[in-house]
Formats: sequence, C-alpha cells, structure tokens
Amino acid sequence: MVEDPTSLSIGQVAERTGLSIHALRFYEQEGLFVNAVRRGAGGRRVYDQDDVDWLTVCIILRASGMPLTVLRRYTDLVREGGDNAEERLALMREHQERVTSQISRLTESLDLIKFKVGVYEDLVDQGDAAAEQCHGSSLT
Amino acid sequence: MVEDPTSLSIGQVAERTGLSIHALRFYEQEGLFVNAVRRGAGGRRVYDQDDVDWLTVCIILRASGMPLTVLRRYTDLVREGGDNAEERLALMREHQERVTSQISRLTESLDLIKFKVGVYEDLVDQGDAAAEQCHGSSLT
DNA sequence: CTAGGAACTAGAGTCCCCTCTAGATCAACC
DNA sequence: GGTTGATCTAGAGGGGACTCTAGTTCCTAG
Repeated sequence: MVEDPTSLSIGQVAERTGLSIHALRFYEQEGLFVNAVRRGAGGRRVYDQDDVDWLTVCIILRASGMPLTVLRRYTDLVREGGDNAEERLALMREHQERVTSQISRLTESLDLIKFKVGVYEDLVDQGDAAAEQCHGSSLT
Repeated sequence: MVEDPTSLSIGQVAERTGLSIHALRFYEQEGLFVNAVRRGAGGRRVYDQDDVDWLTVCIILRASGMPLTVLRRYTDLVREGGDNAEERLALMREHQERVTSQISRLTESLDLIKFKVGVYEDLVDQGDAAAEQCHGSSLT
C-alpha cells in the first residue's frame, strides 16, 4: 500500500474517533460527511484528517443530544457552502438553547438526587449505629 | 362516582404528571409503581397522591437519564423496604455520578456550540456588510 | 334508554441509533 | 499459492421507551 500519510482507512478512523466501523459506514449512508468518502484500491473507503475533524465535531454535537436528522441538515448546509450562514446560525442557536436547558434540567434533577443520597447516607449511618448497639436488629 | 378526594383516575394522574395515559399503563406493566395500582369500579385504575409523588420522582430520575431498568431496580428496593439503604445509596450515587459527568460533557460541548454560533454570527454580519456594499454578492 | 366519553386489554408499531450477520472480495506476507 | 486479516455490500436485528390500534366495557348525563 502506498502510504499516503494523509489518507486513512476505515479502521484507522474508527480507532481515532472512537466510532465503530459500522457507525462510520452508517454515518456515510446517512449523509453525515461533508465530502463524499473517496474510494481507494478495491473500493475501500479512504478518509483524511478533514474527515476526522468533521467527525469530531459530529461526535460533540451528537453527545450534546443533536439528533441525526438535525446533524444531517447541518451537514447539508455546510456542504452547500457559504451563503447560508443565517441558517447555520439559527440551527446552532437552537441547539445551544436545547443544550443549556438540558443542562439546567439536569442540574435541577441533581438537587433531588443529592437529597436522596443524603437521606440514604443518614439511613445507612443510623443502621450502622443501631447495629452496633443491638446486633442485627432491623429497626429502619 | 363517590368522589373520594384522595383517589384519582388515570386521566387525572396523566394530567397532573404530564405522562400520557399510555405511559402510565406502560410504567405499571414495567413494575415502576411502589404499590400495586388498585382497581375500582369496572377494573379501572385508582391512584392516590402518593402515586403522583412517586411518579414525580420517577419523572425527575428519567429526565436525568436513568434507564427504566435502573428505575425499576430502585422501585424494587423502595418497595422492599428499610434494610437496603446501602443498595439504594449505591444506586443513587452511581446515578449522581452519571448525571454530573453528563453535565460536564454537555458543558464542554456547549463551548464548541458557542464557538460555532460566534463564527456564524460573524459570517452573517460580514454577509450583511458585504450586501450593503455590493448588492447581492456572495463572496463568503 | 341512549349517546358520549373515559377506561380496559393485548399486542403491534414507531422512532432513534446503531450493531451485527452473511457471504464475498481484496491486499499483503510467507 | 495460500492464509490471514481488513474491508466490502445489503439487509436483518436489537434495545430503549414509549405510542397507538382495535375492539370492548363501563359510568354518567340527558
């Protein structure tokens, strides 16, 4: 194999991005690459660093809850080019809002969770104390 | 219907919790109620405020990403009673960790998203400026 | 009495996001 | 030339969490 240092096999991309090989093919099928994935010897996919960079963005957007359909729309806009910044802006702002509200929802939930943890810590402490005083009693 | 103020129909519970009637039946089927749901005239489900309170907890835990299987395990522990506080504590602590790390992942993602929003804001501004100078040109 | 609306059951369907299978092909090394 | 290991395609499978359907039953009001 002619070792073009800028070209990567699907396995290498999987390794670098943490996505599975299956997922990479799936993403391609779903139109989530800005540039069509080239093919090398024997029809094998050839990626480059730009693809990895783009996937990194995709992974972050996915991790923050962007559905594939939206990610795909975004990819389309990026592929399409420069004169649709408003749309990309709108899409990103919408996503930003979703993420911030998700963070605040989680933060609120965390209050309850912390409260529950506190309650059970107390219960466990009481349980231990009771056990010391009175072996094996299950008062609580 | 004898209006017992403490007993609620499935429709009332759906209204108060925001869960759908379908979801309530589904949750019951999945064992997510601490106390078996009683049945009234004609086999209809009868709930009370405790059920609503419990569902409120469930909703918060679900909203913070607890899978139904874990929620079910937790429900089992609560149903079982007082001498398993350690297990409940462990479960809640684990969930707490998941939630805190999810929050930090989201917060990290938010950095990229904000950056992108900034980039597109600039692009849009430039676009507007360019459009003022030179009607309809698409330089970017 | 009848109509309307709410609830019942069992089970199928949906949506999302992959993941895996099967069987074929290809490249590289010994 | 043969084996090994990576890759290919098309399509099926799976898990999570509901959601909906169909057909029926029941309560309440008019």
